[in-house]
Amino acid sequence: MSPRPDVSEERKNQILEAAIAVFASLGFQQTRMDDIASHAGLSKGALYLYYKSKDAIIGALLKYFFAQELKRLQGFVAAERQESIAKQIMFLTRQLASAMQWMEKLMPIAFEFYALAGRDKEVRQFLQDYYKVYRGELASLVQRGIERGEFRDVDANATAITLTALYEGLALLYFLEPQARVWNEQIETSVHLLLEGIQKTPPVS
Amino acid sequence: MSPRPDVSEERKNQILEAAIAVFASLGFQQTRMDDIASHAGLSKGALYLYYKSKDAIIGALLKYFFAQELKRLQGFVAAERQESIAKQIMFLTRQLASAMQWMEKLMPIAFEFYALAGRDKEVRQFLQDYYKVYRGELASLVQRGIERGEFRDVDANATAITLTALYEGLALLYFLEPQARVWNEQIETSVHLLLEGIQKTPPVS
Amino acid sequence: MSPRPDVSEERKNQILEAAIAVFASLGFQQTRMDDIASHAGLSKGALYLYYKSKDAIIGALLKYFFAQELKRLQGFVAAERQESIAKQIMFLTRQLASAMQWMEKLMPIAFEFYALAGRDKEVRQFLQDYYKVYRGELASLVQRGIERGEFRDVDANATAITLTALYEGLALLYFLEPQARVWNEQIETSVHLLLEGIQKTPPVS
Amino acid sequence: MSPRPDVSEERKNQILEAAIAVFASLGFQQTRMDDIASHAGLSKGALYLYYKSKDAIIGALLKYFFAQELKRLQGFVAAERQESIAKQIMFLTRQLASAMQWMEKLMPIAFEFYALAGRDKEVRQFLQDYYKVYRGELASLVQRGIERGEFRDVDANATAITLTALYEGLALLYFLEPQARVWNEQIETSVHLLLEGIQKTPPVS
DNA sequence: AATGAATGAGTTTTCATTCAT
DNA sequence: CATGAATGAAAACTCATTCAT
Repeated sequence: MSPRPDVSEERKNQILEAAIAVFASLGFQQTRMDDIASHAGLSKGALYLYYKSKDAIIGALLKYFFAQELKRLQGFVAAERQESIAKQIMFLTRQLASAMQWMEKLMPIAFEFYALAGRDKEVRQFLQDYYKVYRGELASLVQRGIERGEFRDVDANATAITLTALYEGLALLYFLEPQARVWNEQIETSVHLLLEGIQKTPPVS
Repeated sequence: MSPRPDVSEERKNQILEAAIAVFASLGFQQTRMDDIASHAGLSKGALYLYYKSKDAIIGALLKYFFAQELKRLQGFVAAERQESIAKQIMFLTRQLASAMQWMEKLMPIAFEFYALAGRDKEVRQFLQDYYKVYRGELASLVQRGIERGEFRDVDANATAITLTALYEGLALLYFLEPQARVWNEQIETSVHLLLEGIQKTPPVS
Repeated sequence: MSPRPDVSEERKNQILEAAIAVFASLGFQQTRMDDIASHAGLSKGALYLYYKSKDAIIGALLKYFFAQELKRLQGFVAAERQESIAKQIMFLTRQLASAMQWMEKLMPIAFEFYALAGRDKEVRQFLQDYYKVYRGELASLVQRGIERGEFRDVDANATAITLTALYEGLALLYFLEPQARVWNEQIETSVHLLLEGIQKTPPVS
Repeated sequence: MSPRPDVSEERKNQILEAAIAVFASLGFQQTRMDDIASHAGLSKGALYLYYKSKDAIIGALLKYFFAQELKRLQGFVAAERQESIAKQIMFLTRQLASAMQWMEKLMPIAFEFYALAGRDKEVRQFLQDYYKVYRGELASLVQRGIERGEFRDVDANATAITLTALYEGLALLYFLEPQARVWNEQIETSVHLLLEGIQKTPPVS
C-alpha cells in the first residue's frame, strides 16, 4: 500500500533467505539463532522482532520453501497447452530436473521437513495439503490426457500419485548421490518408462 | 553356549530397540539419553557401557535399521524363481507394502536418517552403499526379465533406479498421509503402471 | 574514554577475581563454574561469553597470577640502584615476605598450578618461562654484585637459582605452616645466611 | 603372625604402587579407579575391599610417599658420624639429588599433595608434622656442627628451615625443568653456598 | 575374596529467548 | 526499530561406589 513496501516484509525475507542458507548446511537443530542472525546481517534480537521463535522461522520457511514449486506446477496446468499431455509431462519433468540441480544445496531442507513431519502435526498437515494439491494438479493433467484419448483409461489419481512418488523418490536418490548419475537423463528416462505404461501408443518424442 | 551368555549383545539390542521406539516418536535430537535409558529399563550410565555416545547409538541403529530390508531383497533375488519376473516384482512390491504398514511407526526414523545424511558424511556414505546394492539387486532382476524376453530391451540399471525411486517416493507419501488411501492397492497399481511400460506384452494379472 | 567503556575487560577481570577467590579455597577441580559465577555476581552463561571454558579461565589466571611478581622484580632490577647489592637483595626479600603474607590466601593457587604443570604441557612451559626470566633477573643482580667487587666470583646463574629455590621453598613451608614461625624474620635470616656465603666481607646490615 | 604374611598387606601395597604410577601421570582427580585397578591387575571391586574410597587410597599414599625420605634422614642423623657436619650435609645433599632423579616421574605426586594441603586439613596436618620432624633432624645436625665449633653460632632451627626450603625449592625447579641444568651439580653448589655462610672457615671439599 | 555390571548424582557446556539501553 | 549482554534450563557424559553373583 505505502510507496515503500513495508520494511517488515523485506526483513522477513532477508531472515528466511539467511535461514535457508544455514539450515541447508547445518540442519534445523544444529543451526543457532546466531548463525541465522549473522548470515542475515542482523542482530540476534532483531530476529525476534520479526519472528516469535526459531520454530516460527522454520514454520515460515516451510511455506516459503514449498510454495514456489507448487506455483510453477499450477501455472503450467492452468495454461491448458495444446501439445500432447505426454509432452507436457516430459516438459514438467525436465523443469523439475533443472530445479533439482538448481536446488541441490537446498535439498537437505526438504528432508529436514519430512523428518520434522514425523513429530510435528502442523508440519505434517501442511505437507499433506501440499501433496494433495500437487497430485491434484497432476491428476487433472492425466485426466485431460485420458479425455483426449492420449492415455489409456487409467485411474488419474493413482497415476498422479505414481508420478509424484517417482519425482520424490528420484529427488531422494539424487540427494543422496548427486554424482552417481547423469540425473537429468535418469529422471527423463524414469518418467518415460512410466508414460509408456500409460499411453495408448508407444513412446513420446 | 557359555553358562552366563554374554550379556553384552543382549544389552546392545535392548538399547537399540528402546532407541527405535523413542527416536520414532521424538526424533534423534529431541530424544534424550534418559528417554532411551528408561525405555530400555536401564540407567543412563548403562547406555554408556555399551555405546560410546548418542551418535554411536544412532550409527548402530542405521545399520540395524536398513540391514533387514536388504537381506529380504537379496534373499529373494538369489532364489532365482521360475515365475515371470513381472510376477516376482509384484510379489516383492506386495511384501514391501506389507512391510510399510508393519513399520509405519518406524518410518520417521528413515526420514531422520535421510535428513542426517545431509550433514553427516558417514551416514550419507552408508545410505549410498545401501541404495547401490538395493538397486543392483533390482537391476539383476530386470536384466533377467530382459534376457528371458519378458521385458523390452530397456536399461536395466535405469529401470532399477526408477523402481527404487518409486518405492521410496510411495513410502514418503504413505508416511505423510497413512490414512489417505488404501496404500496396498496404490502401491501395486503404481508398480503395475511402470511394469506396463517395460513389458513386451500388456499387463500382468 | 568511550561513552560506554568496553565492558568486556571489566567482566574478564571480574571473573578472574572471582575465580581466584574460589579456586583458592576449593582448588581447580573442586570449583564448579557455578561457584565462580555466583562469586562474580554473574550467571553461568555469562562466564562463557568471556571465557571459552573452565580451562581458559585457569589459563588466563595463570598469566594474571604470575605477571605481577615478575613485574615487581623486573622494575626493581632495571632501576639499577646505587646501594649495595646485598642491601638490594635484602630489600627484595623483605618485599617478598610482605607479599607472601598479603597473598597467604592465594598461595594454594600457586601450588595448584605447580601440580597442574605435571600434567599440562602449556602450564609447564609457562612456568618454565616464568622462572627463566625470574632467575635471569636475579642473576644480573648477582653479576652486578660480583662486578662491583661486593661478591666473590661465584657463578651468578647458579646463585640466582639458589636464591629462587630458597624463595620458593620458604613459600612452600610458609604455605604449609603459616603460624609456625615469624616468617618475616625467618625469610630474612635465610637469605642472610646465603648472602654470607657469597659476600667477600662478613654480614650485611 | 601367620607364616604367609597377610595377603591383605600385599594387596594394599600392590594398589598403592599402581596408584603411584597413574597418579604421577594423571594427577589425583584425572585418575579413575579403573585406571588404578587395571594397573594393579585387579578388578575395580577389589580396590574397595582394601580401601574404603579413592580418598583413602590418596591418604594411604601420603604416608607411604613421605615415609621413606624421612626414614633415610633420621637413620643418617642417628648414626652420629664422625666426619665434619659440612661433609655429612653434603653427603645428604648428594643422596637427595640422586633421589630426585630417581623419583623424577613421581614428583608430580608431591605437588599434588601440596595442592591438596591447601584444601584438606588432614593432609596439611600430615605435611606439617612431616616437615617439623624433617627440619628437626636437620636442626640437630646443625646444632652438632655448632657444638663442634665447625659452624658459627647460627640459629640451628632457622638454618635447618633454610636448608629444608632450599631442598624443596630446588626440587620444584627441577620438577618444572628437569632438562634445564645438570641438577646434581646445581644442588650441590646451592648447598655449598649456604654452608659457606654458616661455616667458620671457608668451603668444604 | 573377587568380579564387573549397574547406578545416578554431578558437572560442563550450549543456546533460545529476553530486555535494558 | 535495533542491539547484544545476560540468563538459566537442558542435556551429554563421567565415574566413584555398590552389590548380586
